[in-house]
Amino acid sequence: MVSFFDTRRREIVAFEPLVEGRVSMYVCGPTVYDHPHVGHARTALTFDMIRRYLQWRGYEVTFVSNITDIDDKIIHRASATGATEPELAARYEQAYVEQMDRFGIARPDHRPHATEYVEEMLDFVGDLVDRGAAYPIEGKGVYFSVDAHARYGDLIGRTPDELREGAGARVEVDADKADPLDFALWKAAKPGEPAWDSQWGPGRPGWHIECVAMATDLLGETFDIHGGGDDLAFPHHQNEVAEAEGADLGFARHWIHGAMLNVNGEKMAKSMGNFTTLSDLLDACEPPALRLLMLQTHYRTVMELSDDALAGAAGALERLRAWKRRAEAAGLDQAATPDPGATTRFAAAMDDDFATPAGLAVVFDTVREANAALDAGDTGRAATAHATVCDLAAALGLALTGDDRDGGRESAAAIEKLVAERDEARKAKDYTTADRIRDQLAGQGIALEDTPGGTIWRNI
RNA sequence: GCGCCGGUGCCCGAGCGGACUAAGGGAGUGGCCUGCAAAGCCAUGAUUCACGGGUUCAAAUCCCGUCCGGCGCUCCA
Repeated sequence: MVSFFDTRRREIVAFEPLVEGRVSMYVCGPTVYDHPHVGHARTALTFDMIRRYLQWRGYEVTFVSNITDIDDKIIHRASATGATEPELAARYEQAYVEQMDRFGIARPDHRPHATEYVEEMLDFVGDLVDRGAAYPIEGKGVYFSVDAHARYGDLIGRTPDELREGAGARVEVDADKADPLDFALWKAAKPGEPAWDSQWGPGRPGWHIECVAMATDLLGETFDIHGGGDDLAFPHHQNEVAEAEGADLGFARHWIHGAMLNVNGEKMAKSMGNFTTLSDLLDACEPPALRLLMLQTHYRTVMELSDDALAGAAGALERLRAWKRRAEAAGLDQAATPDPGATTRFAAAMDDDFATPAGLAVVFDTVREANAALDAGDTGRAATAHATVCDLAAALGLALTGDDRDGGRESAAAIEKLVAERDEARKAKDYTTADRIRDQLAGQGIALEDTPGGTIWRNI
């Protein structure tokens, strides 16, 4: 049975979906005010991995991930660059979608935009006001009253009093609020800002209400899993809980948070000069290598991104691909079925809080067994191992087909011709010619591997 | 300042009281295979898990303290 760490319960829980065989998930997407960075990729990967695993496990998954396309940051950025807010948001949303596609993140079943849900949000705010869980402040907007939510803070294991002590430690508290913990549901617009009409005057929705409106609209008042980056647990997710429960919605049954990522030992931030856009990183490495690197770290552990780590993952990916090439050259039985023992070990690892490092270990153990089997001429065992590797790699979303970079080198036909010439030379024991051809290809970034099934070439 | 989470071999990174003789990957070294390579296989690699105490028959795993890093209390994936 699938089990995972539920942030709110603060323990590993056995997962039973609301509806047998089906899972509903909502994952907070980005606020589109800048290019997506590597951190976005890690969080997206975490939930992509969970989604794919649940599917592999036989669940039908409905996956929703939003785009926050109206927010203070977008407003500030737009005014700084001269673009309108919708233009800016559209531009960066496109960048986000492109890079996630490139990274191999499956698209969500629904990708709602906050600006499409303003009506629903206003209804929601009105409902909270009617229930006495929220109050307007003239000229500022509408605020949620944390008093109405006794469990406030439970998502990060703190009490309201503890949180009040900390409030104001780093930012000045608005004196108009009834409680320093109260937060905006609706923000009154300042002159020149984008605004929607409401009974409290022109304004825009608060961040937290957006996700509540979109999630419950698409998944229902109660759904299985709400995910997001660890940094969103407080205040964003906590405030979502307060709002939803303030309106008597069941809301998320489970909360999952993905850990952050450091670059070369430091938090990634523009101020530290180590801000790495996903686009730049994906230019510099192969997407599956980055995926493999991330899967080698448990999703709840802060991970390290460094050139060394990336190079290591590239090597690991190459090991997997080398097996795939070898298996194809050997013409192994494509109809073989995966080894139940390995599959069971993989599932046991993944069922335990999505332990991808342990799951990957099963994959690599299987590759070793596959190679050994082929070395020993046991094609039956090799075919079974191969089917296992393919099945598990697919479950993890790892693409093992060779990279198809094509830039500036000879066409495949020309390469094959040279390889054939070299094979002739080798047959004639003319190793000088054979080695000359191999060196020539190496100069073009082509490496050769001689196998019993023939010579294989690949990009290096 | 307050709270939470970490510090494991050359690097990344699992493990979180007893089959740890510390998974897996990368890099290194030796061997086998190969015309030579590449790929692969085998072997090798931390007597030790930041440091100092403590609990226990037993600790990388639990407790206390110190140092270091991250996150949250502010917008953040």
